[in-house]
Amino acid sequence: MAGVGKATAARTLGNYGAVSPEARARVVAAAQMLGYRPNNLARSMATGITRTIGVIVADISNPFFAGVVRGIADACDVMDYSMIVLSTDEMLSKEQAALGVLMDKQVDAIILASAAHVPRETAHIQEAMNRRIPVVLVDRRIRGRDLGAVVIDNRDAARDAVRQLIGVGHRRIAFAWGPEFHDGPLERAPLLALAAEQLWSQGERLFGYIDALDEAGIGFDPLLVSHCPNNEEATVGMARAMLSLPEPPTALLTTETDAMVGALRAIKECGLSYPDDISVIGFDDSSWASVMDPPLTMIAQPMLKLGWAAAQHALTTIAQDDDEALVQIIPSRLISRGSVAPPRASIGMDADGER
Amino acid sequence: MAGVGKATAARTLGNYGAVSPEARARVVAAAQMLGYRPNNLARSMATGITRTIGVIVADISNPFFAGVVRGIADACDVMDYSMIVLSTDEMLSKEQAALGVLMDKQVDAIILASAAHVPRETAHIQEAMNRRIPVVLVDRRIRGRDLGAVVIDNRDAARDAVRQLIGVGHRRIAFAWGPEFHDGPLERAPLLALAAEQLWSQGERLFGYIDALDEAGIGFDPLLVSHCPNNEEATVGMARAMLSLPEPPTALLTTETDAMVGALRAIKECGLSYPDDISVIGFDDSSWASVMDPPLTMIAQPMLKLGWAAAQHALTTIAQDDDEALVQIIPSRLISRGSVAPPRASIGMDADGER
DNA sequence: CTGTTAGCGCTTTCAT
DNA sequence: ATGAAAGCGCTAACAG
Repeated sequence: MAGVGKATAARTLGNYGAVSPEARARVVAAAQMLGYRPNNLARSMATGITRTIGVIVADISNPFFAGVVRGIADACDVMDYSMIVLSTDEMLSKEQAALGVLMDKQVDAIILASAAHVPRETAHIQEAMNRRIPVVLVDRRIRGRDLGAVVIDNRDAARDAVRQLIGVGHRRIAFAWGPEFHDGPLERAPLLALAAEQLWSQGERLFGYIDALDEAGIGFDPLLVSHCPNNEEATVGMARAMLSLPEPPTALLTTETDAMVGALRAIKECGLSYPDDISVIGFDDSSWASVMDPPLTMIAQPMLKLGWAAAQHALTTIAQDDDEALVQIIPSRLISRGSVAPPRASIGMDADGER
Repeated sequence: MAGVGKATAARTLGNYGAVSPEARARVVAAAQMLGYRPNNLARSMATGITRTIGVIVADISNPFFAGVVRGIADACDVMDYSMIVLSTDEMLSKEQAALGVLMDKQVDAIILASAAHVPRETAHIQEAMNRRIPVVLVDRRIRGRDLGAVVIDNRDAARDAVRQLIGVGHRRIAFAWGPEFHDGPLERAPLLALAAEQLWSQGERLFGYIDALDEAGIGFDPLLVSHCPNNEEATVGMARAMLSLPEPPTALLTTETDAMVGALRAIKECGLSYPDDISVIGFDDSSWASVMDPPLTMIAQPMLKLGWAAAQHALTTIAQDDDEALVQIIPSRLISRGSVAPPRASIGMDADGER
């Protein structure tokens, strides 16, 4: 219709090669008229580039990952990429399947919050890399596997939070995290061993907790470390159990929002209140935390930044095809609000607050 | 390598046509050895089917949309589809661009939480449909445009909530929603007109509010309807302004989480407390709402179901290529907790609850 | 059941 | 600067 050869049309429409102004004008006009839209599929097939990246997270409906994904999306938007998102529910099998899907869709790179804990669970990642698809981890590294990643310093963050607690006088500090131990409370050594085989972020947080205890010379008490089940009821039960100990904790650090919500409910159900009876700090800030009464001291993770940086990392890796497994650490921030107070020096006040 | 023709290999690998067991076995073995993976791009190019759907929402990091997207992802997972997600930040221009991207990527269908308010803003949607790409709306319809959609009954939900408030004796009920009016408070008629040109869900909620007022014979007061700005400070200011009215509201319905958070903060800053001084109900439940003290009465939207149903709708439309613009209404649920109480004026009770 | 032969819509040499 | 032609990896008719 523009009276030019197929190649010339392709050149102007595809925006490559050299075309004379007149020819270009005619082609553009014709394309306009015809409502032409390039077929990206065909282009990708010819070039081997899809301008699409794959994102695999535990659960896109989790506010943390939703934030990370938004960060990735923002970077994609700027760089003119699209994003396919898949959730694993923390299941390795789903993660493997997801990677397969992404490889089959020929994505240019993959951003992965892996459910893998240890190197032997990473064959699928290796396969993607063998196919020359850049993989960058986000939120979690994999212990013993040297992969590019964008994370926060979880150990540091947890250590800081516990220091804060210790700083105002606490010595019995509880820790509610994700990993589960079937054989009841674990002594220090086996617990550390367990942590080293768990999700990296969770393990790091335990290490940070113990670091702070150690540096303050506070003895480790197995009873003060609990698993926070996914189920709401059970989470409340976990918190109640700790609060009902003969020598209950005076402070609590939670590594997940669910654990915090469960703990708050347990505190209320036990007729206690924070921070008077127990101080609390949790991972992952939310707008709600600031309207709680009193407002919650929280460790805020820069979700958007994590995602943004991971995407940048992935996209530049595509461009320059380098193999450096560099790890980027984004700072997290402890937001002090009202849920931390000195422990009751002396036991001798009564309970209040029922509904 | 399997000693068969290209077509036979393709047939077994592509899983179509008929292949003899022996041939199939040899091909499978060879593929296995070679680590063969189908190139979906090529397949899509040949068939015109990508097994990918596009999803456009206002903001994937918003917990509501994150939930909807998860619902879509679940359906996709089952049906063996992938999902490309794009955010518009409620900007029509971004939505238009997003639709363009998806069309160029040849997605098989599009699920859209549109930022369009009125028919004249829907040309881009029409274009996608002209290209025979099924579009199904989620969360919001577009007034005056008959498109397939999966939504909740916002009007009903708001009406119910306000009825609840009226039921326990409230007559001065405030309403904090999204739309903005530059010329100060609006009388009933202009407000209704405005609502009809706003985001469908927001408009419906206002209509529901007014419905309930009307049926109880409560007069409409322009001062009790406020815009909730995106900015936290400003939202608090909005709530404070209403609380400082000569005749302040005794109850408040918020249509967004932000508005609720802002309102709660304003209530506290004004030295008031809920539900004693003011009852509150908000749209969008969250795990936090149940640990507030007292816990918040909320309208829970079934986010996963919305997404799931929208995806089902889209995928079946692909399959049968029908044009029925059917609208599916998913029930929402008012979860009564402790933030609603009779207004203090009507019964003689005294104040309590400071800290 | 199997092999042959065309494309799908684009990019990319390679001549001209 | 432009056109002709090959080919990306697959599916889809069509013969055999």
